[in-house]
Amino acid sequence: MSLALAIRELFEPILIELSPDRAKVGDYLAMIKPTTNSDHGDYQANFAMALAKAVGQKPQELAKAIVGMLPSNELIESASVAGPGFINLRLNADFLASRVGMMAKDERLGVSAVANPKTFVIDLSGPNVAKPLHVGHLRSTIIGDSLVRILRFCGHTVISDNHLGDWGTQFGILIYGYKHHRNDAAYDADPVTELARLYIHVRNLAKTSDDDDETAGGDIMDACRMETAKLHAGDSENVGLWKLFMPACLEMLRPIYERLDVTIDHALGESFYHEMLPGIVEDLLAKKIAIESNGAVVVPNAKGNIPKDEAEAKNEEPPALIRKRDGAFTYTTTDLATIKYRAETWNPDAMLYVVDARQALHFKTLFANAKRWGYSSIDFQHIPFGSILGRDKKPYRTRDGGTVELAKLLDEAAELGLKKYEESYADRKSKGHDVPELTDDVKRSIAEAVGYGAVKYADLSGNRTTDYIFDYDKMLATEGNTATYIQYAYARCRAIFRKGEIDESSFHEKSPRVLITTQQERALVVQLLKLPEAIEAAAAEYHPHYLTSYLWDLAKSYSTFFDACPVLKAETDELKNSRLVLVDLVGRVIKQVLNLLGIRTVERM
RNA sequence: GCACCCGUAGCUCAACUGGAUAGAGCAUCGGUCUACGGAACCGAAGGUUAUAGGUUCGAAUCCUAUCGGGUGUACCA
Repeated sequence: MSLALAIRELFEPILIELSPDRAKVGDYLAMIKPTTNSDHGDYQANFAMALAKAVGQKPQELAKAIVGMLPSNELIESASVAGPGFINLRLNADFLASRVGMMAKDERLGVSAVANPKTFVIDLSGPNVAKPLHVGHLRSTIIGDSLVRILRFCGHTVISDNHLGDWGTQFGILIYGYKHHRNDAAYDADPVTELARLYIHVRNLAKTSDDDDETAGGDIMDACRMETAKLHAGDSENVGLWKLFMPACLEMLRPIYERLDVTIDHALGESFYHEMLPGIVEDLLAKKIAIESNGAVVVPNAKGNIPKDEAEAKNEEPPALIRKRDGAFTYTTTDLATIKYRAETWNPDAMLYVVDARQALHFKTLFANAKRWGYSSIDFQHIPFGSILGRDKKPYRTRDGGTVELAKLLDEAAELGLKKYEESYADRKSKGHDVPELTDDVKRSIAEAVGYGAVKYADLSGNRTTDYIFDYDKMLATEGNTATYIQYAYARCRAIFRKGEIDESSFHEKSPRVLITTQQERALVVQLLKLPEAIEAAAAEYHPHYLTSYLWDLAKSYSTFFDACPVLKAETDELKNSRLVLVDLVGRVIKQVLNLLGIRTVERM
């Protein structure tokens, strides 16, 4: 049980007694939260102002009366009224100590699983498989993976699905390239590299350096689209090539996911739904949800309108096109088929789409149409994030016109991680510390944990739904609010146990009593106890950055504690053991929460 | 044109969904000083939350208008 919940239980009977409207008690209780300013205590209750209005009293007097009504309890050391009627609560140190002791004994670190588990389907990553992954694919993959981990930890059933772009124009490009420009020797030697080369080569020939623009004109692009159309029509040569390319395309993706520690349950791409599309359109027509218009089949917009001409289309919310005039299907059709398949296969309570914010309108209409189609009980959520921009705030490009390849970014991150390690090693060695020589394997795993962690943390720590600036320095930062700082705090926890030659497992099951003797210990304990609230909030609002922010606060509290409170050289054995409990617990919390973010910890760095 | 998102310290971002003196990191300046790991700690400076009104006990947050930026607007996905 979280601290906030424990405090709310104290106030609930009082509010039920005082509030003229029983229904509002929940709202009032929700107004009990951690203080923003620690001078005001640990938690604050802000409901007195609102309640005073409802009962026609002066807020300050009411707040004082409520404080007077608090039953004697072991939680609250002092409750005082401040300002217009804030009730400031300072928690009892013995209570905090005993709570943190319970937390140390709990495998789940005091975080209880949800009472009513739900089933989620999470749509994430979704790259076009025919081309190398670039940094633009990072956010969906990383944020999505983190949400999968968080919701699972909370006890939900989560099915993750990688809706691969494996049936679009990009294959037309590959087929065109293969037919006209392939190097057989190169293909036989290494199909993955040759396909990547062909993709870029055709792109360059067509002079459409814009990686995400499949609509560009030009003869070559027209020819590519023709190949795509033949593929969709079942042309045996092109289908054969598609089947030939697919394994190589998937092979391009695999190492990236592996490096990122991302595992996705399913990879049901667009091609998987291809054969269902005619039936989807027929069904929507039969149910009179869709109608024919201008030779195409569309679902009218929310107002029931279909624009008559282009001028009107510019002013109206668009209808959803599900079959083009030429008979081809659109991504809306595929998305509807996907919803149907997922609903019938997994019967989920909610479907989350971790997709670029630019697709907000598409999802708005898609979800509305899915509900009209009969999936009204599913909680559809678009989890948007901004696109990547350069420092000039324009769509991100490198000098040669392409976007940065993800593999290169990860290489660089790991390289930097290694460099930082070598520096630290040399520095400590020169100062005469006893530093063990690590094997190259261990060094590499440290470098990767630090490097990839930095990249992931940079993406997870913001709440930006609008665009964000891609910046190598920021992505690879190792100071301040970064994964490195938190990993370092973890390594320092572990170092204490190593140095003291103490088996930390003895501090799990039967942990010694925690003593709170300094303000640094107290602050650290309060921060540790906020873990359940942080995880619950992150899960409820699909915001991994609540966890980075929690970890940052925790690591800061720990660093301050570390500096001020000797552990192995504590004044008494009792105090030493108490601090060891805290050090061990901080380490476990960091490890667990970083894991929910998909970031590794290392014993040394 | 219409719709959506956004505008917070020099820069990058928070602010627990309406709470107190708007917080962090980077950069800048100053201090700790040889260690249970300095990839650290402590501190200073930096703000009319784009602007103008409104709503109320209380607004970065809600409403209106204006200015500025971004994105999307049926036959690419």
